[in-house]
Amino acid sequence: MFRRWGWSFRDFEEIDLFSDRYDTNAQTLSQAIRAAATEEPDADGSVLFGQMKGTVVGLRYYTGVVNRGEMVGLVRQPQNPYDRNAVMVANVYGHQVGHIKKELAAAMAQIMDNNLAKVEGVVYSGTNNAFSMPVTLSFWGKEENKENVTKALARRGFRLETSVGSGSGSGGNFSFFLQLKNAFDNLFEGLMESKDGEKEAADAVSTPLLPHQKQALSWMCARENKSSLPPFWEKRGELYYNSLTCFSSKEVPERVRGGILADDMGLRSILTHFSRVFSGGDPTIPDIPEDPSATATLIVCPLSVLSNWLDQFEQHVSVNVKLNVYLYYGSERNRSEKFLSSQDVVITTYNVLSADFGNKSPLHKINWLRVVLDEGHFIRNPNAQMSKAVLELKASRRWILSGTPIQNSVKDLWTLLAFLRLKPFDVREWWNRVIQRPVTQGDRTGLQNLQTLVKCVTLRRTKTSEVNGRPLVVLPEKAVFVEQVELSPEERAEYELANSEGQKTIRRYVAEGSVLKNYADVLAILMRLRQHCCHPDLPTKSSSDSSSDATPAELRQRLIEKLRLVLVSGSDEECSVCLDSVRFPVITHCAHVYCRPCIAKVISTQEERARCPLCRSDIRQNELVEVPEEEDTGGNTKQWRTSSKVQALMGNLLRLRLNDQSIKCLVVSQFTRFLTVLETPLREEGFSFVRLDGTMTQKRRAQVIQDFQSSSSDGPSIMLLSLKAGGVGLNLTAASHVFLMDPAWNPATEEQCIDRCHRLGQKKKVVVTKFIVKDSVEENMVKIQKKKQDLVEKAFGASSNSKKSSRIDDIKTLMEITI
DNA sequence: ACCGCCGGGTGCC
DNA sequence: ACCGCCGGGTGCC
Repeated sequence: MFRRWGWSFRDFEEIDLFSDRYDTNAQTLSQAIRAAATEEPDADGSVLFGQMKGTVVGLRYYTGVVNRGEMVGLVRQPQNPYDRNAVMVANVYGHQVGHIKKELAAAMAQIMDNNLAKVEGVVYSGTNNAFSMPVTLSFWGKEENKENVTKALARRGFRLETSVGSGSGSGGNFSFFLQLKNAFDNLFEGLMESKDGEKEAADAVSTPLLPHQKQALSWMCARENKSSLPPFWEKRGELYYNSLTCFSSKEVPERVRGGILADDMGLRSILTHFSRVFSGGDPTIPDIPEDPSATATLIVCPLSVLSNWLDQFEQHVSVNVKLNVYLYYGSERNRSEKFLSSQDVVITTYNVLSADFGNKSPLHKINWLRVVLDEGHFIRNPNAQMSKAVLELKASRRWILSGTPIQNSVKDLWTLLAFLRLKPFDVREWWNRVIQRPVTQGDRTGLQNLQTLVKCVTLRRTKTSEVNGRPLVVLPEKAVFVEQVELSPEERAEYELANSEGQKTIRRYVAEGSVLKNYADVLAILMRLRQHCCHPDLPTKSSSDSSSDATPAELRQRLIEKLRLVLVSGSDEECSVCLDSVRFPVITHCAHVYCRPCIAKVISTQEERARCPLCRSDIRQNELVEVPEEEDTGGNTKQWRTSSKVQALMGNLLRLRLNDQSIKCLVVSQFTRFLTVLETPLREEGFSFVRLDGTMTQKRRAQVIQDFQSSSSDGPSIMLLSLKAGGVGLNLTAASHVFLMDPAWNPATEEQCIDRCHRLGQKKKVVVTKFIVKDSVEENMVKIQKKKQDLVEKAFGASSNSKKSSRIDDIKTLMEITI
């Protein structure tokens, strides 16, 4: 196996919330940071220093062979007993080919061990003997290390050729970048293969299949059973040859049994049919060579859709077939391997899986017949424990369900393709060299290769897809209205007070050039303004703005408030060290949030001066601040009062009810406290409602969804939904009206939420109302939303400096500051 | 390896 | 001859 190239999570750049180029769907700062943190520095921040010829020796001692033009890996062997500078040469499959000649190895060892450059090898020409062969070495790294590397080589008598311009990142004009961006966006479009036809469900399935479901079923059967070669493999005489890496092998390359269902229509239902058909051993489908050692189907999903799976199995059960479905969840879960492998289907969550991982996990011992990853984008960060846990599962067939397979960039795909074992790209080095770097640098061929790879393993249908010119499904239309809200004079006065204070502070930061250093403050200011737009009681009492002569106690109190603000405001913060949701949150003096154990580790490994991984301010262990237990939820002892936005919503709801009693509505806000505020007038007006937010247990959540979806006449007609909880997978088709109470930073987040009801199964026309307060930060947010798409495209090739300034410009736009 | 390097054998032309 | 030259043994790191 290859030693992977190491990099540090501290290498990422500062990220903004408003226009980050990393994640067009980012809704929290941390998501953006996570996106950046997982960016491999060598993959797209790197430049080509130059190339040189080297020699691979010792061929006769090893079995690994290479073809002309084949890429080889260079792996340091510091433990080599003969030479601690040894550099091993291996082919794509990891078979050793030989070593780099020792003089050159000495120079390379110095460069590689100090992370000055990453070295890649290609064997362009053959050899005329059995002992050694030439190899072309390319040195890649950060611009600032170029001179060091060149000198280190020169010192030992090696010269880098720089004239050969193989790096194509340079000549990127703007429109070309846009073209690429579009091509990338469309990666998953047009992947319809209608030739597979439709397949009837087996007798085991009680509900009849819709045409698009039949089609998916048949595609899946083909993917599990057709024996075609994986993408870029072809047969050449007796050998199998990979045209991207030029690797060849006598053995048939392992094919991918499975794929990605990048579909937003009834994925789980299809999979339910699928596993029922195959796990139930349906006799009408004889063409599956069963692996006798393989066992059950394992389904891994986020907690939020667990109940959906259980429902699906429930719903599609035909009474005469006994299907064992086991929910591997909760502290009482049965960890017996024997028991688990005797099931037809085992369902678990990513969290349970990663908690078990490395801890005698029974799930990792079983050879599953099939593993299904639901909401596959949950594992898009390859460094996360979850992803590692998932990649270690043993299975003969592998499936990924994801409505959004690509969230922001190419690298999101790696974990997915690695899970599918799409050789050789399940090894990062080959993925980076052959796909990721070329694509990031704007290489058309790289993008085409990526498209081919994805195409081969993906079934993509959207609600607008067509088969043979006919739409797969016909959804009712959707209308979106923006309703302007005017603040009352009192609200306006309070708003303007907060606004002018905020402007003053931010102006100072802008003048000092310290906007990014004080980002948490800026966020806090914006947050307060947004809250003011919703309801005067939403903003928490502020300890006023930051006078610089604050006592340590005051400072601490302010930090606690900031932390609470961040954690309570409906943004699911993630720790940018472990890239997971924060556990045991602490806040640094520079106001960044981490898990306590994570940041403690950072501090202990950085001797002398520890620096904040996000802003590089000095941090100290004893200055980390924890949020104390919530004394009183909300602290709303005051008399309830209304707000203009509340009035606007209530007016709509009452009018609708008058018109048609049966209409159901989603009322969506980013602020859970606003949802709480809304409960009072809803009760007063006699509305029956349920509430769904991130704090609820799975059981409660499932209950609420079921209640809301039920068609009983005395059931709830309104769901109060926190934007965060309204993620993908949720099915709320009982609602036909959506009220978005406050604008999100990212329009895609709003779209996603709307799609909870505008999806397969919706019978009515969907009406969306967005409330925007006139002359407020909300209007400016809408401007930013519109600008955002443009910025993302520009940022595809923009320098980090221009990104920084556009971020500051955004803040100025939001605060209407002109300097 | 049809090389380079090592070290022993050898020694006018 | 404390050299050169020859030819056999040998060989990744």
